[in-house]
Amino acid sequence: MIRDVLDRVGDKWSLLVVATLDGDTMRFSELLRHIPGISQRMLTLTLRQLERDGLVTRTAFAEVPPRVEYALTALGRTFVDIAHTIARWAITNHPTIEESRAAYDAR
Amino acid sequence: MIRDVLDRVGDKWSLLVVATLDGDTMRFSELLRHIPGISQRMLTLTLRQLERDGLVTRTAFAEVPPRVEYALTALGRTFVDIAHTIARWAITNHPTIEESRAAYDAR
DNA sequence: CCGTATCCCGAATGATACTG
DNA sequence: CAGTATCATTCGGGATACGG
Repeated sequence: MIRDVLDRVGDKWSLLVVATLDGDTMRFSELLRHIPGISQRMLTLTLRQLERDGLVTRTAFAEVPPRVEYALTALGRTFVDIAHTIARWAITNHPTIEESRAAYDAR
Repeated sequence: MIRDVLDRVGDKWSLLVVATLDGDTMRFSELLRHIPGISQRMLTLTLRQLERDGLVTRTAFAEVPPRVEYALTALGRTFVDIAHTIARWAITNHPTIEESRAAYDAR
C-alpha cells in the first residue's frame, strides 16, 4: 500500500507533472512544453494514472480544435506538499551526499 | 539532483532496507531474513548504494566466519523521517485513492 | 558468512507514425 | 490539438552458481 504511493513518487514523470500543475490549470500541449524531455506518450500515460488516483482532474471541451485542461485536485495539492518535503531534504543534504560519494569513489 | 533522491526513494528496496535498519545495527544475513522477498544480490547492491550515499555504514570484522554489520548514519536517520512522512500520507489517503480508482475503473 | 559473476526475462520508456 | 498504436530498446531485478 505504501509501495503504491512510492511507485507514483518514484516513477520518472509523475512528480514532475504534479509539480508543474501546481498552482494553475494547464492544457496538454502546455504540459508537454513545460516538461523537458517528456514524450507525448508518457505524458498521456502519466496523466491517466494521476487522474485514476484522484490527484488530477481532466476536463475536455467539445470544441474544434479540441481543448483539454488538467488541474490538481485537493488531494493532488497535498501530494505537492510531500514533494516539497522531499525536495527540501534533497537540497539540504545534496552537498553531504556528493561528498560521501566522492569519498567512496576515491577508494 | 532531486531525481537523485527520488531514484533512491522510489527504487524497490532502499526505503525498506533503511526502515529495517532504523534503530539497531544488523548483520547482512539478518537483513536478508527481515526483508521478505529480497535477493542476496539486491541486498548487496542496495547496501552499496546506501553506503556510497552516506546513509549507511558498513563495518566488516576480520573474523572467521566473517561478520559485517550495517547501521544508519545520522543522515540515514533523517531519511527515515522522510519515509515516515510518505508513509503517513499513504495511510491517510489510501482510502480516497482506492475510491477514486474504483470510480475510474467503473467507466 | 558474505558476497560477486552470469544469464535472462519482463516491464518501462522512447521513437515514430497515424487519427478523431 | 490531443491523443492512440506499434515497434524497438533499455534496464531493473530474479535465479543460479561460484569464490574469499
